[in-house]
Amino acid sequence: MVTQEQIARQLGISRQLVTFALAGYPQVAKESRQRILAAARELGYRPNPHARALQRKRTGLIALWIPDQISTHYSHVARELNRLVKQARHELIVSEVGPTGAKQILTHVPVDGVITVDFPGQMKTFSQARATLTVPLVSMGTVGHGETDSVQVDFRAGTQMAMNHLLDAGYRRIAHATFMQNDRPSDNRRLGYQEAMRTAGLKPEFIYYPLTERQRPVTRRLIQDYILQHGCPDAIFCHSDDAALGIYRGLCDLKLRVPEDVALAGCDGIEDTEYLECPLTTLVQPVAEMCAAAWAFLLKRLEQPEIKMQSLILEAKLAIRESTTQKITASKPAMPHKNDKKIK
Amino acid sequence: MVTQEQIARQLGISRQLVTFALAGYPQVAKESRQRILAAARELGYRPNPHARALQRKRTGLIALWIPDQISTHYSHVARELNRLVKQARHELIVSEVGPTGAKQILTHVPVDGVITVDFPGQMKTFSQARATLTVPLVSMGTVGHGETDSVQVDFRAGTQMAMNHLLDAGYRRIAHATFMQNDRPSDNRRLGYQEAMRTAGLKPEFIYYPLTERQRPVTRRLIQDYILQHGCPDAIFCHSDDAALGIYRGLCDLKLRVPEDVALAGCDGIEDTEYLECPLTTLVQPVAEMCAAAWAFLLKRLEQPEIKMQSLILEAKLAIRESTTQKITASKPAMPHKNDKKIK
DNA sequence: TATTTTTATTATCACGTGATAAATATGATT
DNA sequence: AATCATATTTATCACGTGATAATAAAAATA
Repeated sequence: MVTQEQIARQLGISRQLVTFALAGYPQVAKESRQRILAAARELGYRPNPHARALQRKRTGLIALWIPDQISTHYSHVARELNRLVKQARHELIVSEVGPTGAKQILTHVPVDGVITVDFPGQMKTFSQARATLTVPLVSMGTVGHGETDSVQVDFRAGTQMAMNHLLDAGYRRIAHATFMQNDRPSDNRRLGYQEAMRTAGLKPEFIYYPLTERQRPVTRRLIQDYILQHGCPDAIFCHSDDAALGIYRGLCDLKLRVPEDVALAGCDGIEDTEYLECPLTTLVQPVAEMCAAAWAFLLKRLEQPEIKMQSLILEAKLAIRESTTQKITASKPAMPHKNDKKIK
Repeated sequence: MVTQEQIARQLGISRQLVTFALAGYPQVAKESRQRILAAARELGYRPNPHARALQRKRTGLIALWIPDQISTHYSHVARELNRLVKQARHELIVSEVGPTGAKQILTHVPVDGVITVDFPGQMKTFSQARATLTVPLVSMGTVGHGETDSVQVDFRAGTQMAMNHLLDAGYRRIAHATFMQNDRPSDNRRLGYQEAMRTAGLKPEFIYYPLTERQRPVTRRLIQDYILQHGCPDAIFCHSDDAALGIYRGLCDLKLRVPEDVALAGCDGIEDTEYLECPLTTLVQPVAEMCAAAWAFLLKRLEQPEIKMQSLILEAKLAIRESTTQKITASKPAMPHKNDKKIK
């Protein structure tokens, strides 16, 4: 590893002059500058980023905290953010956070800032986590945290939209699959659902499943038990696409068909649910916009730590697919329709 | 940011004693050690990795190079490795590498070592990339690179296994969906396939698709064109599960059913293909073992740079699912079987 | 020529940690 | 008590860079 010191020694000048020349300070004599730059190129000088970081008090590292739930959606977020961060010559370090706080060792390197996605658990957990930080934090996901910069997807309104769609389509016994534990990111979906059902004069019906790392296998088994006990709803609106996928497969196990026997809708907008025989309706999170906004907020805050709170609320988009469009009501016998089996 | 200096000042002792206590040197008095550790925890001390790196000439950062193909499989690998690396108190930085070399800016922070997965493109590209490195590199995936430590999944043998399974099941017109461009990771699958077909006295048939970021939409469209032009094979063995998923959906678009009309098998063993109405047979990569071995190799090499080359070859496992088990031959009319629709 | 101004270069300190050597305190031995 | 051995703590240097202050050299002015 070539250092400035070595360049200086070779040219018989002071190390500091080399520093100035390389940093482009104007007071360096033209001739000296040229000799120094030439020598630097020839020796293959590369600045040592650690020495630089030590001096500049910036590490160039950004932490991303994602829930410890395995989901394509979080992979997508991580990927998108990684891309953005790299473009700005920073590096992303991903950590998983469980509902009770840090599950994995969060990170033992100091980062310049933190971005969280769907911070799990209760508000208290979030505040605690936040309190340990000395660097700015931007929260993003389906839930806002009043105190910090945040990018939020309005899943309350989104859920209303989804529910209206289901109600319009004629479904009446609509169940909501959601976490058993009280978890902030799931709250607004739950509330939106309850509200919609009440307004429609219908009784809310919950399919609870444990907040676990892998939603698919759990919901797959669970939905079978549920249906054996309670019978089959007309439609199921799920907390996530992952849950919907598990339920989809669980229904297959029971020889129930989507949407002929049950309609099914999820949340997030992951690619996986588009590649089923029956593509699933889903409430899409605008991942690219979210990430871009969150990163922009963080960069801004790093430059000007004292500016006032930044926040942005994005709309969720409802992608209507076959899983909720081929049946009118469940109380009436399933009515074959000319569009049956029409693709997309 | 809390430094050792601050801890020392608070306790009225020298900074160096703090260093010793935190580093676990034995000569520190028991009582001092306890007070120091307590103070460190209370103040939330975190070592500054840059200062440390400057001194130790180690950064604690590890780079993971993954192909720029969006796949659950690579997410899985990244996740698994991230977990391992974190446990060893290191941090993982993920970069994408395209077939022609670094696509994203690889990384501008110096890392202690590099792990690659399915390094794309040709051998030359790999050698070039390797030549620019001054730190150890461990390659993992379906292809070995003679010069370096490597963990390899034997997909040549695996493909043989898969092909034997298909041939035993009675399929004859078996096509292989693979990249158009010559790409080392796809080579052994291709070769294994060709070999198997030749030995069986059958004519190889390739469905080529471009080496692209997102395999699913591409293969989905492509398989439709292909079948319209060439008719439908008995079975399709795909380069990846992602390709298989796209093809699965493309077949749905054409109202062709798996496995009644076509059998379908992929590679990798991602979760997504298990949640279809017809779960897909797949050649599973033992991701956890691979990552563990690769990480162990890298750690070893970091400790002892001069040891001889480490390498490990793992077997792929064939997970046989419904997509290749419900039909005997394609030339004979589809024969209903008592196991039809039996799950898993 | 002596003095001031401008230009160019060097010295010093700081960032936070780790390795090593030196110093002090404590206890044991004679 | 004096000497030695051991346990514990502190001092100093190094890592490579950047900011600032201080000097030296050159040019301009009186």
